[in-house]
Amino acid sequence: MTVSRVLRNRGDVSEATREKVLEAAKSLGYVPNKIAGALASQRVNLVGVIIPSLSNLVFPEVLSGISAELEDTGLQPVVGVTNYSPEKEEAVLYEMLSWRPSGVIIAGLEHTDAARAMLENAGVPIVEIMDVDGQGVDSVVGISHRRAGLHMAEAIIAAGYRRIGFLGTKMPEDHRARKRYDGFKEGLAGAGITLADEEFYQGGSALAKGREMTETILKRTPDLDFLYYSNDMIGAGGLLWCLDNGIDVPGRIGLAGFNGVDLLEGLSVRLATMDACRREIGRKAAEIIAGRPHQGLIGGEVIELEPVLELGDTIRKG
Amino acid sequence: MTVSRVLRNRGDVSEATREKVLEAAKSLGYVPNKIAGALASQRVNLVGVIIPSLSNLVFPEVLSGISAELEDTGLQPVVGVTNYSPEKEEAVLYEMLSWRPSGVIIAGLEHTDAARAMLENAGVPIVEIMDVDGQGVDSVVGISHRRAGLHMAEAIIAAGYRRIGFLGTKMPEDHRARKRYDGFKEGLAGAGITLADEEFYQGGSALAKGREMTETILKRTPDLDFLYYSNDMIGAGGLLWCLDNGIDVPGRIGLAGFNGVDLLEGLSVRLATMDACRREIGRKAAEIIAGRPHQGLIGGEVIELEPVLELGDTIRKG
DNA sequence: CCCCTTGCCGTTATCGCTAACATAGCGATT
DNA sequence: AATCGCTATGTTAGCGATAACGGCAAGGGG
Repeated sequence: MTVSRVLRNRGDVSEATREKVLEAAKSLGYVPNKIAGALASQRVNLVGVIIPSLSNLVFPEVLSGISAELEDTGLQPVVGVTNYSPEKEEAVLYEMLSWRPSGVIIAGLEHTDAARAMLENAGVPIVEIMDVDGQGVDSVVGISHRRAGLHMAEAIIAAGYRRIGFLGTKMPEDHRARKRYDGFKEGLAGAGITLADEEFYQGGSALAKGREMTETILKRTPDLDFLYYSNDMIGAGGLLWCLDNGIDVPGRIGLAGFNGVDLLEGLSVRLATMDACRREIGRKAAEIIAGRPHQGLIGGEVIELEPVLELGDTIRKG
Repeated sequence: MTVSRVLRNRGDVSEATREKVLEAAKSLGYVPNKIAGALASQRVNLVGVIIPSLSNLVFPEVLSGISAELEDTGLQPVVGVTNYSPEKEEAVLYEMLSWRPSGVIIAGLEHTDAARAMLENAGVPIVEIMDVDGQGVDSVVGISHRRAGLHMAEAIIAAGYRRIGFLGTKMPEDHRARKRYDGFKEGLAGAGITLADEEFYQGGSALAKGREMTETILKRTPDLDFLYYSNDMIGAGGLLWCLDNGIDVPGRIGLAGFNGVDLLEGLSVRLATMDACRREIGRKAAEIIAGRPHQGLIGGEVIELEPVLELGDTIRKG
């Protein structure tokens, strides 16, 4: 028992015995067994993190924010990847909850009924991230993708573009991309405009796909004067294609992406984009999980971050 | 007890009771407690993954490979980030081992003495990844960074370049970058050549840094005819800078990076690089951990992957 | 008809730790 | 001197599962 107290820095132990214990532990190469500890104390220093993918740049960034924030709280992230499958999400969540983690951070607001029920009954803080367009189970940290799309549409129209094309991913399960798409069309509709053309892709290297799609859509609808890409990587691909083909950007045609990937800082022409606050989302989510026990166990806060429009060099200035 | 058998699909249970149990579990919203299970069975379905960073593109890719391979083995990765600090690594490792995971995947072969001792005594499969230049504790999966640098040097020399500059990161703790650097110089030395100039950076957006550094080094040493970058992102930055400034690549100057980041596929000019087999490394490492219990518990295999030189468009062809 | 196997399910004793409570020692207070 | 209040340490009883074994019925071979 005294050993337990020393190793957890809990309760009173005299300096003398503390040192003796530490020395003995070191010389024996003793590593405590958290499993037993967790079982006895009903406390687990793990945080479940459930994301759709690790290949899409965005999620490692969120994870990085989470990991940074958790760094010296004694909490550790356990990662589960769903591949955008609701069923996989449900399975992963079940698996995670069976570890009784200190909290769960999960991407998105859309879950199967079973998953939602599990989240509701988990009895630990839940933070749904990335998206605030919808009803959360507990806390929510994210941006409004609908409004992000809407604002982009407004900015594009304000800059005088009228024949607008959309290029995106073919992913029915990527609700956030869909919401941006919807918001974007809604923004156009507000000015009495409809999408002139659209093009979708799946798989492959985004930069290369961006090139291809841009070529395709411009061949099909040559009079387009703006292209809105559902993410920065395909946007950058499109931008490079335009530059290579001597197309005047943003004069002849304007371009915009989404995410604010800083990887791209350093292109000769800066792509217009909207920062999705990815690291910040991770940090805040982790902060809620880490902070909850200290503050009252209220919960249910909704933190909406504001994505900032960065005009870059690919939208005409008023 | 019967419940336990049903939920783990172990031992004989009649179909009738099985169904009754499952139904009851569902209606009660019962989620088994893995902590208790793990304590009793001495089996934990977690795999510790210790990496230096999540911001450096490379590690999420490795993690992605691990996660994919683990997908239906019932194992889950627990991620620890060290920020390239050996002390942090030691602390994270201690933390992980106290969960008695089924295995540990850890980046690099260089550890503190204490960390090495823990790895040796962990009693579970350990896989050190990314690097094979050195002595591993148990299994090792990676590439030889020394030879990667060396081969690149040979290819560059074979292509006829002679005034060669190196651009890299200022990270004493990034042993793999250092090994490439050493191997590269060794390769040059084999042809009686020494580095004409070098430039290091830290922090910031790699693409932008690549531009800056390229400008700096070429201003300082204008007669350089080749630039070897320690990673693809700064390489791409350099490439873009050269293109923007009308420098003939690969005629006037040749360029090469390292990693084979497929993000960059889609640049109008393909940067010469060497694929570091990142996903593959993750997969193989996870495979070893997942497979070990089934095969004999031998261990100690060393899997050296061969990075493939991709000449791209930035090295003159013989 | 007996014994042994097989299928199914229950009992008991851990697993290694911590919560909660008990105890001992000692100076200060009344 | 008895009481109190600390601090420092020890005791006991779980935490919720599983391993290992035990028991009982049904079936099958001799």
